[in-house]
Amino acid sequence: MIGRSEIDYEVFLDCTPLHNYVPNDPILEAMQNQRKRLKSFEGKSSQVDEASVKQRFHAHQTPRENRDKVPAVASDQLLVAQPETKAGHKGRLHDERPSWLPPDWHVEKETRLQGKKAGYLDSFFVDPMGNRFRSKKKVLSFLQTEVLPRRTANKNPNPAMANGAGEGGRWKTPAGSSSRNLAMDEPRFCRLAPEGTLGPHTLDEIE
Amino acid sequence: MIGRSEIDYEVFLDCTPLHNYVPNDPILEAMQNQRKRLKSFEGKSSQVDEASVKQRFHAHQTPRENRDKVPAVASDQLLVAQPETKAGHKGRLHDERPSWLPPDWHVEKETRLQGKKAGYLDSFFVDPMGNRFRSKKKVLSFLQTEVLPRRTANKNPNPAMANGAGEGGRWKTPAGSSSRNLAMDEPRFCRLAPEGTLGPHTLDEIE
DNA sequence: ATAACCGGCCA
DNA sequence: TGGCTGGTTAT
Repeated sequence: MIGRSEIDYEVFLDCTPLHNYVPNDPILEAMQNQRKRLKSFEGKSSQVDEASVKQRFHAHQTPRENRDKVPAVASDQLLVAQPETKAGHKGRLHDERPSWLPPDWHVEKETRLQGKKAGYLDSFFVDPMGNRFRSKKKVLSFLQTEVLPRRTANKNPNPAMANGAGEGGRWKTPAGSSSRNLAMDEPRFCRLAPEGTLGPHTLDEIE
Repeated sequence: MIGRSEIDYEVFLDCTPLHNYVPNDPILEAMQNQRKRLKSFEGKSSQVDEASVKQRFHAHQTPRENRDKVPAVASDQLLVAQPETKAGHKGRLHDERPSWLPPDWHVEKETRLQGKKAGYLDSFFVDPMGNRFRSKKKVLSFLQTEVLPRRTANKNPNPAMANGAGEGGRWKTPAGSSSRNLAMDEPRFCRLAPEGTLGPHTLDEIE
């Protein structure tokens, strides 16, 4: 098997000038950085701990949620103390239903299909009346004031879309909202499938 | 020598149309950007704190080594209190071109003028095609996968493929698949692969 | 204590 | 949709 582990990082480090970076190998880069750092300490050995570099690198690449869990399968190769990462971002809305959301609201998630942020998840919050809010801020504002921002005003007088079963709907073209020239023939967003049907990929894989 | 301090920023701001960008002066640019932003607020005066902008800019431009030492020679022209940075910070990369950046890319830096992080420098990395990346991570990811969220190029005939769910994680793009539309006249970044060992490898290969 | 990253919000 | 912002984590 041709695995990354077969790379002789020490040799690479000695043969590769720092400016001659090999961008495809982040581990190598990390080791070079560590070496740079170590150079400032005199008397200390410049030994680069490849294992720890590797481990840290992989820890970084692992989604935070997984990092907090059981060490990955390959950990026996690493054999370093687990770095004890702290809890994840507080502000994340992706994984769970926000606690501040009233019980009769629901969350819609859309994946951006185009642009620099393609693959990005946008969350929307929909109240029982079918009003759609783009952000927590708007929701809270609305809950306090009971005043609909003009933009958010109920575009969807049809109550059928608003109920919970509405989740079955797959494609939703933004309700003729935009004044700009939208291509009408293809949807802008792809609504994520309901949770069970999401398939092999977790949400975290989408950035 | 024509020092930067000789520029009358206020005059420039008043005389220079916004579209008439003067690339040699980052301060001016920053102020123009801020002015643009401020235009959205009616009634608010467009006050731009030139002194603080200058100071923050110069603080950033000064190499760290010098910052920690005695105020530089030209500091009498600036007449601002020295920012008093502490010693021993390692990670400053702003002043140099990152070694991991392919040669035909370039770096753009923007100074934040608003908010808590005002004065902060954001770095963006721009590839030869003009695509802008927010972070090194994204750049490396792109270099590995050669998958770019594109808006201009092919209105994807198959939108389903562009969906994040169908594609999988960014770091998981299969090895040398080199799937589609690599055939630009412009060579993508070529890895300086020593002994051409591996194609791009997935992270899981380490086990 | 800075820098990088990136989710979220808004224009 | 993209840019800006700021919380959070990494260094």
